[in-house]
Amino acid sequence: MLSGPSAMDLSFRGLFDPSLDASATPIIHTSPPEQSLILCRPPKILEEGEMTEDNPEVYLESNDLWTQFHKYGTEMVITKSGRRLFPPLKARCTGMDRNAKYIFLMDIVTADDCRYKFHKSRWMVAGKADPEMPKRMSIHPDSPATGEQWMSKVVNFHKLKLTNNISDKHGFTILNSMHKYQPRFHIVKAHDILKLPFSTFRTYVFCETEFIAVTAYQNDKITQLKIDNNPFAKGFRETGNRRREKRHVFH
Amino acid sequence: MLSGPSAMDLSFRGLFDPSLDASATPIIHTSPPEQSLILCRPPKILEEGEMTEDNPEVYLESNDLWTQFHKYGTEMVITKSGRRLFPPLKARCTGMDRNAKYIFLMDIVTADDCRYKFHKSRWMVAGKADPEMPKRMSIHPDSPATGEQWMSKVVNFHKLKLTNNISDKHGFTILNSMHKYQPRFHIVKAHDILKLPFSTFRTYVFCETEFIAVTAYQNDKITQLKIDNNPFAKGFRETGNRRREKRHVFH
DNA sequence: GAGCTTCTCACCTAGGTGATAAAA
DNA sequence: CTTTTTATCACCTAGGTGAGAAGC
Repeated sequence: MLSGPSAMDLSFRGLFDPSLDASATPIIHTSPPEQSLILCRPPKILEEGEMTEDNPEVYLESNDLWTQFHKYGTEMVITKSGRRLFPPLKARCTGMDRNAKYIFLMDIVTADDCRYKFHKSRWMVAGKADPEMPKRMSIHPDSPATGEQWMSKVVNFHKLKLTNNISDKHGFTILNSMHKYQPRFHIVKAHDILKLPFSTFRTYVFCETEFIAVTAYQNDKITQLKIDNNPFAKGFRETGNRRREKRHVFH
Repeated sequence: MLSGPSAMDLSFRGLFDPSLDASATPIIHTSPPEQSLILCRPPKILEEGEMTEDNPEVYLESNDLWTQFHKYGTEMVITKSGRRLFPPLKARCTGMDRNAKYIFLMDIVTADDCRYKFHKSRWMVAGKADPEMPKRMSIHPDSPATGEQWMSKVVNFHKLKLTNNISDKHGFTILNSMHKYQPRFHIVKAHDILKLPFSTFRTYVFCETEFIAVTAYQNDKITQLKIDNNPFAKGFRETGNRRREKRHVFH
């Protein structure tokens, strides 16, 4: 039967941590997954009846856009107040047991142990990586849900935000500027979030989502791709109505 | 132990109904609560150490504003696309067992069996009530959570929307225009949403939140209170910058 | 007419963009 | 000096308001 809650349960779940903003993605702190299945390939079109049960596969949504960024070296801005990723991290699933329950998670881990600098229009290694903050695991808020439910929609982690503020209390993912990172998806077959630490993770990695964290964009090609594709940056497009009148000079 | 999901479980929970908009408040359909505790009184200030365990009390947040509206006869606009309530339905809790888990719910039920009309600046009975759609029960999305977690914050149902569209697929609450309704809060001590239909409800009713559903405001006093207090209506305040230039005439 | 509903509008709130200047 | 970070801005997206015209 379900046992009563304990301090351990709650700190693990992180779902109701009162120090966190209610609108933030629920978070947990986990040990590394016990078992990993690494995938990095283009989506496969499924034939009718090809669906196999309990062999979950994950496809990166809009991977063509991710690939355009990856070609130049994707950069993600991190700010004190938190910044979303662009392109957004979205996944589609197949191969789940339609009736079983799964928990969908993601995290962002260091891609290597280097510090980088952008020099002469190129990213170059600039020494050993700085110490990292403990990484957070983000549970998709719809978790747990059945395979049927996960497979019927695009799984979107748009609420996840990046920050360089090591004292962040919003539950954002804390990264080091000028360091390279790799987002990952995880699927756990589990009825209950409390059972997560004792469950087997399947991990899905898409190389084209690798990025370098920056406090200001370094590569103009990346800036232009962001402006051209992010709806919130429409004001900076050539076709936009942006008035380029003289700017107010700060004190 | 936790049993596998069934069609019955899922239709009851409604949490992952794919026909519903993902951003809408999760809904369930329930039978009437087995047991009700009716409360309607001003908030009480708790002394240190006065907290008793597992005797949950609920207080209406900003009940002074609700009372201002109630004095004139609160009206809530209902539209096809869905309209929020104003003032917002917010609650504070005390007296919960800090370590036990609770589910927080609300619904809106008919206040009487009358149809109303606004005639000569007064609400008057205008016959028997029309047939009602089955009422939805809204689970607060943080459910289930511990007493500690519920008591540490204001519980807000701002995502709930009202509609007169009987074919609504967003999970909004469907009401009849010109009929009187009463919102209610419910607290259930339960670890698991699946156990809800077999659990005992405590129900909390605040008379000052009673309202008549309308498609357009009838009482100018209510309109003015909405304009003066709802931030989204700031454009209609006298102090606002609203240009009252000539209006476009629709074809 | 009179009563009620629907649609579009200007005007807001709320918050996600890169540019830019200034600070570190 | 160079490099990186921070704060503020105009400009967007997204969506919640009542007003008012039009529809029923």
